Amino acid sequence: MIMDISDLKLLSLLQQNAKTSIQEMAAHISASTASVQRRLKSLRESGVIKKEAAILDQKKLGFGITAIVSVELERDRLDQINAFKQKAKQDGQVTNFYCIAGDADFVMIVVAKDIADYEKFTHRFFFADKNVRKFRTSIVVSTEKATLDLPL
Amino acid sequence: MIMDISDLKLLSLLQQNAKTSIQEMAAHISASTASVQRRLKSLRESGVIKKEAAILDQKKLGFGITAIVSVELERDRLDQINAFKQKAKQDGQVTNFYCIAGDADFVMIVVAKDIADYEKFTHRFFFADKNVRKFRTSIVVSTEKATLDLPL
DNA sequence: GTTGAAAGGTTATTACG
DNA sequence: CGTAATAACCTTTCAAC
Repeated sequence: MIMDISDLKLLSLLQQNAKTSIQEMAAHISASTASVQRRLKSLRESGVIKKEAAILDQKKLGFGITAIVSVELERDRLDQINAFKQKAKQDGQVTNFYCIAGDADFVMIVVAKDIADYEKFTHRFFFADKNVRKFRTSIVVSTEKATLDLPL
Repeated sequence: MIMDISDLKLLSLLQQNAKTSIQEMAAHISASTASVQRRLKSLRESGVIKKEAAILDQKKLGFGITAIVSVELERDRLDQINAFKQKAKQDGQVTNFYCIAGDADFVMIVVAKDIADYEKFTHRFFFADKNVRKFRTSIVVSTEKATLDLPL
């Protein structure tokens, strides 16, 4: 996939607002709407744009707690690692999941309604799982999310 | 803000695809397009929908490295903490930033083109900052991002 | 005040030069 | 690649509840 500055500009615009109109984008890169359309098509098909999604406010949805949890598994066996990954991926309270180089280590971002609800999560997700050797929780106080800077 | 099951369904749809048409949403909740429109309006105005954005593929944009970095500051002075937060928020390579309860501790998700580029980032961001007492880097091997499960 | 059906306007898409 | 025609969509109005 070959990309030029115009493509990057489109990505930057869409990253800030997925509802930016094609006309507006066309104006930004001084091109026709058809050109923008074709660019978007290939950006989507090539997977550079993974998805266009609504970002929701967790607090306003009743998830007052965010936690960063680092997890260590009992053994570094691939099937166990994959099983754990799968479990995390499917869980509605796990919003992000990172697999760390080196050991059987993971970092996950978990949301919960309150502390009691987080407790319940740990029982369900960690204590009930024989593969989990240990886990360490850090409660998040505030979050800032930046957007990816593109080399325009 | 009062929300019912239909609102949650709309959020769930938009979380998966921000380009879902109003007609399609109306079909899902068995309502008119005008009703969906009114619901979306208040969901946006109340901030439950924070933004609608394109999610980009970092690897395909040339950012091959993702790192989780935990950072400890020299002192817990509020102005220093805020200055650091601000710096992180504005930095194009810092995609996520979490402020941890307790001490002057942070966790950030950082992207870089390659290891050398990450080195440069650490020099710029950590070594050049007298407030940073220490930082610890974990390189991310794989990432899974789940969506928030809504109680439908 | 809230709702849904339908009209009217805007935007996205496709076909063609 | 851009223009223009087509199609899809969004928005507003308005009447009924």
